[in-house]
Amino acid sequence: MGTTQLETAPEPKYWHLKTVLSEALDSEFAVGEILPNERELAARFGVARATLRQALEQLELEGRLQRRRGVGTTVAPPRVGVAVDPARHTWPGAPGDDWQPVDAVESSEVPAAVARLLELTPGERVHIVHRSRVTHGQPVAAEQLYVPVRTVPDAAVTGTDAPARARAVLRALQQRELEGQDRAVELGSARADDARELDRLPGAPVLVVTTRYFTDGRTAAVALSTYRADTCRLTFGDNESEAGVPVLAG
Amino acid sequence: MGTTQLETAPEPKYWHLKTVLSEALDSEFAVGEILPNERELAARFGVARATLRQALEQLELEGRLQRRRGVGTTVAPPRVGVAVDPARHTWPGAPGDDWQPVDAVESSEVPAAVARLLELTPGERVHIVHRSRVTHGQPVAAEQLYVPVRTVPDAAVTGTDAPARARAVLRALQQRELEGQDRAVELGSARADDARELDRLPGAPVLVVTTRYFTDGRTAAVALSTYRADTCRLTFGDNESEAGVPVLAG
DNA sequence: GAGTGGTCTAGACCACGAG
DNA sequence: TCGTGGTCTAGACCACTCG
Repeated sequence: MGTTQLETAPEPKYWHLKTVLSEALDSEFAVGEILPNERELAARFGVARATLRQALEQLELEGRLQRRRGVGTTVAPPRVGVAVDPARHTWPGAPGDDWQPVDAVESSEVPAAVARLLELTPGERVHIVHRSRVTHGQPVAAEQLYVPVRTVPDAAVTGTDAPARARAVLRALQQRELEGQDRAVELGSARADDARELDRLPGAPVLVVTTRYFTDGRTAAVALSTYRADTCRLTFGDNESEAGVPVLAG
Repeated sequence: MGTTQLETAPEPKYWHLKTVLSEALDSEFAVGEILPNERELAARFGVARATLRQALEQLELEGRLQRRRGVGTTVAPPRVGVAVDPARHTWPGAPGDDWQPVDAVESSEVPAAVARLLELTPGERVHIVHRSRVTHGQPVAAEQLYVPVRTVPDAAVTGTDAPARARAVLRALQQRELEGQDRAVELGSARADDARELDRLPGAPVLVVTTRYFTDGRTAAVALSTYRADTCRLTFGDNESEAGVPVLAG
């Protein structure tokens, strides 16, 4: 028996919903405006709340919406262009970069991937400098910078409070010659602590930028920078002046 | 009846599940190995299938798993490093780039964001060159390259079959002087056609790279390259030799 | 045809933010 | 306290792949 194909599209409901909502966002809503709540939207479109949420999740992933527990769903502003390549061949913490030193600790517990990049011997100690990046008043990224003690000795780290210690490590770095950098970008999900700092829930999608800094032919430091994927567009440019215009993805 | 609160953390179940699975993947599974199916995994962990799926989705987002309808869930290989900056200051299609020309059409229907970048007048026509990128036998990216007819006149496009037309546009581009490039990376979700080409479902997470090519002080072409976010790590480097070692995100 | 992941439903309760 | 989004359940059916 033919399944009475009432020429329904093989298109999933949530996909169609997403399209409809996306067009509504373009034409009927202003940035910052608050949408009806999920239960009402689901009723209005005649779908289960879970299905509606699947559409909202995609739109949030694309940076069109912003959802906050206890508050509601709002129309997101265009993504912010964030320069990841501000000035080539400078150490982190060089004058004029957009990062704020938060803390620095010494530890030998390092993610396996970082240990590999730094070619650490087991138990070798590193400074972990924690920095955060704020643009337009919003936190956009959190960073862990791993600097082996072999690169910057303990003695150089003399600060009393947390940010001072961080600045001390960065200052010590500046005095070495930087031979080059290396970057990679990949999709990840926010660790609990980064999520808190970025004002997101754990597991939120993030763009992870891995930067390697080279000195004396080997890796002197590695930075793991975690950017909010919903609000950020990472820019790499010859043309440092132009931030670029937002591009809608999806 | 109290659900026998066995001192459970305020941590969501799917989050805990993800951690447990992640560790199991590290220790008990080999790349390519197939996991038990979702219904069995859910039963084994004593959760609903939807909850289990939430954990699997995150692991897939992080590139740890690969799921295919009708087949199963397998352990994914480490992400492939894909050079996005292979040689600076070259036009697309320069000798040695990893893209394969697929087709070229002429059209005046262009995404609004692209029209803005190219400063197109309404109705202005462009060549849309479609290319695809394959690494290790797997499709990793699809690209639409938008070249205004003002940059490359129709007369230059003389091919008979589709790839030849694409190559003709690229060849015409090479003959202009390239003043600079500009790149941005953001998270998006795959359009239906790109998804098909990348062997993913529509809406799959992708990294969208927007490249602007400058000539005569203005934008001569714009490329929108869509990379599979689950399998790719985009690399930008001074050091073109080293592809970089995989970094686990999450 | 059997088995897989993908979609969808109709509920329930929880965690958080704001008044 | 109330309303929001976040989590979770226990089902059902569909679309796809493969033997």
